[in-house]
Amino acid sequence: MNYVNVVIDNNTDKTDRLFTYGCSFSQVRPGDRVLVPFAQGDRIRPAYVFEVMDHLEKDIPGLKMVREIDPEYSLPEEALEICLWMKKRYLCRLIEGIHCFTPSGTSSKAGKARRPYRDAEGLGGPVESLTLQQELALARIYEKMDSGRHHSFLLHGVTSSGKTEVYMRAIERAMEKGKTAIMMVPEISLTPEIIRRFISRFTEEKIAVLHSRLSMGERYDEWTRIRRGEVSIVIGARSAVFAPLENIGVIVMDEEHELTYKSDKSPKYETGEVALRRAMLNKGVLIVGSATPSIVTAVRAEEGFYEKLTLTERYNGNQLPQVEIQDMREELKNGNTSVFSTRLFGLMEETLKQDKQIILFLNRRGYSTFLSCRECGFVMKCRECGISMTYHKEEGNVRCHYCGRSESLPTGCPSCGSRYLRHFGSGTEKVEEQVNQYFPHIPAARLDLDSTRKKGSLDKILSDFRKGRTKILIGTQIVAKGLDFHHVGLVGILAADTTLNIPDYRSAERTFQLITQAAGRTGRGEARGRVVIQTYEPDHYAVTLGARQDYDGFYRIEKEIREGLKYPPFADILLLTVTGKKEKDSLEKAESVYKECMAAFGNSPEYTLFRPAAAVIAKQGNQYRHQIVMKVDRGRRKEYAVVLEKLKKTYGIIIDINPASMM
DNA sequence: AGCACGCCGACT
DNA sequence: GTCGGCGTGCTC
Repeated sequence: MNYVNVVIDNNTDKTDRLFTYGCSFSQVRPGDRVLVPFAQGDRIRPAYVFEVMDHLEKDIPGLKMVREIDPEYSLPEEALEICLWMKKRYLCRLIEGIHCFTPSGTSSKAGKARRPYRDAEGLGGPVESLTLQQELALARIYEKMDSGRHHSFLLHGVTSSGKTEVYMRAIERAMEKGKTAIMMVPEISLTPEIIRRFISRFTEEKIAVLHSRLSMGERYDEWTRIRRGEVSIVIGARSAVFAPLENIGVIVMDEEHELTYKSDKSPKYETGEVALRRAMLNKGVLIVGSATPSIVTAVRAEEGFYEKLTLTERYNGNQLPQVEIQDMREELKNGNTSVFSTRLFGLMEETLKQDKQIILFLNRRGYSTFLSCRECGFVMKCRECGISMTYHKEEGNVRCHYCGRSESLPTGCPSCGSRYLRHFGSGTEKVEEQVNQYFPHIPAARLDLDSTRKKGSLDKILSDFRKGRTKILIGTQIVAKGLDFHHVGLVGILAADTTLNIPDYRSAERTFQLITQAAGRTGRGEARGRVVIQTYEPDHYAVTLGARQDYDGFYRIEKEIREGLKYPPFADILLLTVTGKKEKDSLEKAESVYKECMAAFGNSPEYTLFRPAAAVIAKQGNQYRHQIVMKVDRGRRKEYAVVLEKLKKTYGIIIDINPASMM
């Protein structure tokens, strides 16, 4: 008889350990999903085998037997290694790691395989010829792939330098060797484009898609195809890093710098770290690519953890755009209160006359960003979260962009009854309105979370713009990301300050990235593009260096700041959140956690602790929230993990290591 | 997560 | 008396 150590599929701290069962099935192996009787009622529960043993060190009283092996859901053994590592690294439960690897749905309706991209047509003509720089980069990648040892690359390529072609060739090489590949993009909205390109290169049968917006059935079907070894390439957003592939030859993470690669719910993993781990265990190659690598990745490359490959030439010798900065303080002084500076407006007219297209970028959706009473100063805030609410003119309501709650627009001030509610700040809806007002005969479209909510509307907006049916595209960051248009003559960044003024150590990095990425949307055709950056801080280094597309210059300044102020990658930021039904409970709990942290770390110079404070989202649902922030010099993860794990068990704190957002 | 055990209030 | 509220504790 065999014995197995399993993790029960119970998402609690109490059962987050291995339980031993007897097993009479000789074919059992680590990674198998089994059914076991558990606890008093001997209820049958699913569990995952972590270890198989042929004898026990010592007798276990009350040992029970595995009832069944469930081969449908078994995982590659490598997944277990990743789960064990994730538990240590992200302080999550083993079962949370397992859940990353398994489809949450149950089996689909028999016989009806649903393909989420079944209607996708191929995109892209014959195989493109390579630039010299692409050849050189690929030579390095091939060499490492052929060596059969793990290696990591950072592919730093300016926008339009042909990074995707490099990814596809590397994946082709993996397939020639009978290996598999994972191709990740930061956002679901970018998957259709990449899927089309991959389908025309590799055929549909070899590709599976994995991301969180698939329906349960679709997800299950794709997962099964992958698990059965029917596909060689998995394309998707961050969850694709957990694709149950075996023998992975290459993992690609495109637009590596995007914050969406950090998971926002437990386990709060960093996709790049998981990808690295999987690449190592598979002896495969990891390629992370970006036109604007994150400071964290760039430092790691400098330290030798990534081999850096650089693409500086744009495809077809396209020139980088001509960028100018517009000081919006001057516009205000001259009485211009519209969202367009005089210069941008002039260039828009000119661009339209030349029959070129325009992209207007504004990182805020809705009409106005907050409503305030002129009489008493009252600001409309979400009852649940305390975040100011955005007015959506199209829907005629105000909405909380954090929890999604909406209310109808009040006719007067909810506090003093005055009828003078003033709108502050502009969102994409207002820009669209002004575009329609100033250019009434020009077809324009808006691309943001609100306009793409309906299934298929994103594709329609994009294809209308690509085919020239719309001339002006107004959008949030969604338009800045990796989309490939060829007739865009002008990009307007309407308010570079929106990202600059977010209270976050990455705000300069984000601003630089957005400017560079948005600017990269123009001049992809034959003529040189133009970019206008509107800002109230025209001298900020993120703006000036972004305008010059000077990544190295920005990197040098930003790295020094991070080093001096101790921010990632030179330190970890730990965000500890406690919750309570009453505000007092939450605060008291936070004080206790703070005291324990002080006792454990207060005397070490490597640790900086901040006093507990109400979270930015002070209330979520019926739970009050308090936070403690801690900064820890790099290299102390093992040390603080021990203490935090204990605190997690006693106080149920939520731990986020290097959070994507401090809210 | 479930499920049993256990110790208090208000019902036939 | 006993039915049922959900706090506490345990699960190979």
